[in-house]
Amino acid sequence: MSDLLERLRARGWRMTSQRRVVAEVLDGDHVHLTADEVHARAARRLPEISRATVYNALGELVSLGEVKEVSTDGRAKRYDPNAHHPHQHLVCSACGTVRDVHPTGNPLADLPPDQRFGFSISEAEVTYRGLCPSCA
Amino acid sequence: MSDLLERLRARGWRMTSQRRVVAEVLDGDHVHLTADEVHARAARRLPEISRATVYNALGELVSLGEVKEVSTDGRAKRYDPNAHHPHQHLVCSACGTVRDVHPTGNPLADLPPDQRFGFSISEAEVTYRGLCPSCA
DNA sequence: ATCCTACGATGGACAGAGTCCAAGTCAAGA
DNA sequence: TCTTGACTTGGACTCTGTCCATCGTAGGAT
Repeated sequence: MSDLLERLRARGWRMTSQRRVVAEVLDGDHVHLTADEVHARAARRLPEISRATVYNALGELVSLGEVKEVSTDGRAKRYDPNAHHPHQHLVCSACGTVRDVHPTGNPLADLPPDQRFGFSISEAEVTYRGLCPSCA
Repeated sequence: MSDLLERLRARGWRMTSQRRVVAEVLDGDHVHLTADEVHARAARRLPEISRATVYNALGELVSLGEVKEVSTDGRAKRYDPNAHHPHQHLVCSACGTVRDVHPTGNPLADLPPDQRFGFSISEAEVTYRGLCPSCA
């Protein structure tokens, strides 16, 4: 699944060294980094990359639908590159670790029309919370 | 359902004028205010109430289980006093409005054991997103 | 009814996450 | 190679929330 760079190039995303490292840092499954973590990892390879650039790149990847923003707690948003494979999240209430999970069932189907209040609903996000083995 | 004050008093919550207005502002169903909104409304009745006090009171109401914290977007947390009636949320992606909804089905039951990764899961939170009638 | 004191309120400083902007730099097409 | 519009930079700024020393007061004791 490491063709994120390919896809971006194919879609005409102007490639700069900064954007490349951000995309490389995010590439892969089960990655749930905060913007600051992305910045830290990118800076290991490109020491002068600025926070603003990381935020810009992340924002664009989200707009392009290549990365999903997940706000699991009230803290920093996390960026999930696994956007093409629908899944939900399991979050440790203590340490904040995030795991991708695949529940059975379709939560969207569980919301009857009379509970939609005229909204045009586009997605259902499920967050499971609990303690991970190390925090329990 | 406006016995929040009663319950708090019964539980020995020290009652001050500040705490009273915060509780009164939050009382009721279908209330999803941010801390700043709570502060603004409280200040209409008690002009000199400080932000810190509002945050303190909200934090305690959450600890007491009388109010639930909801982070629907990456922005400010919202406080939901409807904590005794399990429900999920429907959020407008444009204006941020929140509605309580009651889906059928039980998302907790939808997560098979092999998808729990040793976590002791305590809750499942479902957030439906879409455009509300006014924003569509 | 008054006094005491521990608990609560205050506001200002601080911190974390994220946005904005003017000026400088560079990818990529001509 | 040149040109230019798009990208990057860093610092200032905003928003949300926390912390802390000091002051005030709810509510039990007298």
